[in-house]
Amino acid sequence: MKWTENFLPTLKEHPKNIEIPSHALSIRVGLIRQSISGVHTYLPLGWKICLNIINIIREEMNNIGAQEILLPALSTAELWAKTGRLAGWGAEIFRLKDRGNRELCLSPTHEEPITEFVSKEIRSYKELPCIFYQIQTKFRDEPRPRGGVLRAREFIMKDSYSFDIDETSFMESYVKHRTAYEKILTRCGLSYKIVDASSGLMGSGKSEEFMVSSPYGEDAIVTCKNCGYSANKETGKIGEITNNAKEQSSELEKISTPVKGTVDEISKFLNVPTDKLMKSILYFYGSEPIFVLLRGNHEISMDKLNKIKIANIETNGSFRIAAPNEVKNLLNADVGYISPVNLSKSIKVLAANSLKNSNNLVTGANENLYHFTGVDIERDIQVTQWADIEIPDNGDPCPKCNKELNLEPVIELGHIFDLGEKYSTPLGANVLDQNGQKKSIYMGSYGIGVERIMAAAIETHNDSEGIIWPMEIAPFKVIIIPLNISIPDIKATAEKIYSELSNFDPLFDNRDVSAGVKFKDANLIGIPIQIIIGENSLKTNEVEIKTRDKKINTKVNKELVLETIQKIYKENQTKGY
RNA sequence: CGGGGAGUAGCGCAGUUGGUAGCGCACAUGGUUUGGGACCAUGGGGUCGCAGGUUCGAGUCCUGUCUCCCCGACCA
Repeated sequence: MKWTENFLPTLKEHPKNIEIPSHALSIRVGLIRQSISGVHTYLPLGWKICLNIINIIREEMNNIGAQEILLPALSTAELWAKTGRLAGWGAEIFRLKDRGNRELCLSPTHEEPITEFVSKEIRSYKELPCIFYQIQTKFRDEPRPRGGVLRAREFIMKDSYSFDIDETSFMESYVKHRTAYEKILTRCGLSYKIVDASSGLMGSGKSEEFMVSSPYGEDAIVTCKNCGYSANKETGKIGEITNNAKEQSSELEKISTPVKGTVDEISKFLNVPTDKLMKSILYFYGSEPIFVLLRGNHEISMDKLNKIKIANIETNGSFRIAAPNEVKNLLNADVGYISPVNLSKSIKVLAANSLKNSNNLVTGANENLYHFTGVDIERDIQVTQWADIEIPDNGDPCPKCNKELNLEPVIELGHIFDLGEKYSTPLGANVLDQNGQKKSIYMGSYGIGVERIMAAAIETHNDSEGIIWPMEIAPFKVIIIPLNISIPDIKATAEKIYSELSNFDPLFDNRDVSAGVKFKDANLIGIPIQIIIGENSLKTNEVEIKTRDKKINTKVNKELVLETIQKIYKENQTKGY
């Protein structure tokens, strides 16, 4: 491709209001332009990269015997109501009405449409197992889109769905996907971690996420350097904390705390570490109030909390945090000054395991601007139930080896789910088994984000000058840079090399601009191999070959360019498997 | 949804007490250049986000509204 015949708008300046490096580079290089918040146009170069990623995904999906289809983006709201996810997605699902006033929505994912399709088409166990996949635009009305394509409202996802007769067979489909995803990310030049995750709204059972480490990630994982334990922060466990009661218990004492009742303020005011504070959060479990107790440095995992069943309370509802006025009405104190200590009312208490045996804690005194010190949880609080409900903090003990855990921000690129019969049962996706018995299909679903792979690749492969593309997803493999196109010898040599290299999809920078512009742009765009043709080296019939990662910088005879490039290309192809 | 910030040329920005809307880059033409974002000359390009209001006069003051960015969001 010749530069002058293509739309490659590079920007010299850092775009306004953009903070995340991959986002800024995507704009400067001319990959994307924002249309509205969380919605983007892909320019030729950006789309070329997406297509490279899509091709890798398609190859690996086809390799595991998955069949590509295309489901509609539009579906009826009624379909989503059948599985309860219309309410589950809430405001995040885009909804609209057709001219007949029928309620429609834009699919945020496709478990419902695919299950409905399969329920109509598949009848016998003999047609199983099967895997369908599609590469399609998803719509999610995110509350806060962020970082360009990192968290968008309209984005491209490869989603696949497996259909098996039972769990044993499902596990084979699951492992196939897991392996395919490893190959995909490796070929895209990414180093990733696979962590246990929360299936949230999607699944019913186990799920795993494919994460790439990045300070700009939306998500976070806990990892143990010692034994390799890793999990999403929402599901990550904490080992037993054994030194909670290392001090002598002091007397319970009510003290004045004339500051805001937040953990940070109280910790600063009393000069006690946050892990000696006890957060008391009032929730409603169904209609019954429950105190939830955490160490001050911990945050609650709603994911864990919603899996807790409180003994002797019947409810089909879940946990809901009490509104500030509900707290005030019930306890006569504001949020920040409440606790189950010395409470006249009888309210059940759910306490985090990490508080076991703790003493000399600080917590609210159920009176505004007062706290208790010297709280001994075993002595002063009647705990109804102990549970694992918190997000681990940096330095907490690993659940496997008791060494320190690390909390690390990551970009989520893929997520694979064990769905069980969550969708097949309500939507009637059944087959007859060998005995002629009707059986719900055992399903799995598997998603991987195309643009997020692009963003993560930029995020992990860039320097101060621009992007350094991994070979397989690079928009061009080679860029040919004639320094002064008006010198006939340079021009002729460049054109000859351009035609020799046609198999490498080279970009020919045939602009009549100064050398500096070409160097800057080549480094910004990040094409892996640069061929520089200038007067100096041509005197000895040579051209320069550099790689963008700076590992190679050499001169070769102009007749040997093709074989040199072939060699470099081969060595830089991903050696993932 | 709560808090903070911003909308002026394609991009990045300036615009004082209210008084003819500017700079750099980019773009067009001509010329000189050509190994790390060249130079000279000339030129085109704006309902100052939108709608009201105050005023002889509004980019500037007031009101409303839209959009975008950042932080936070059942975490006491």
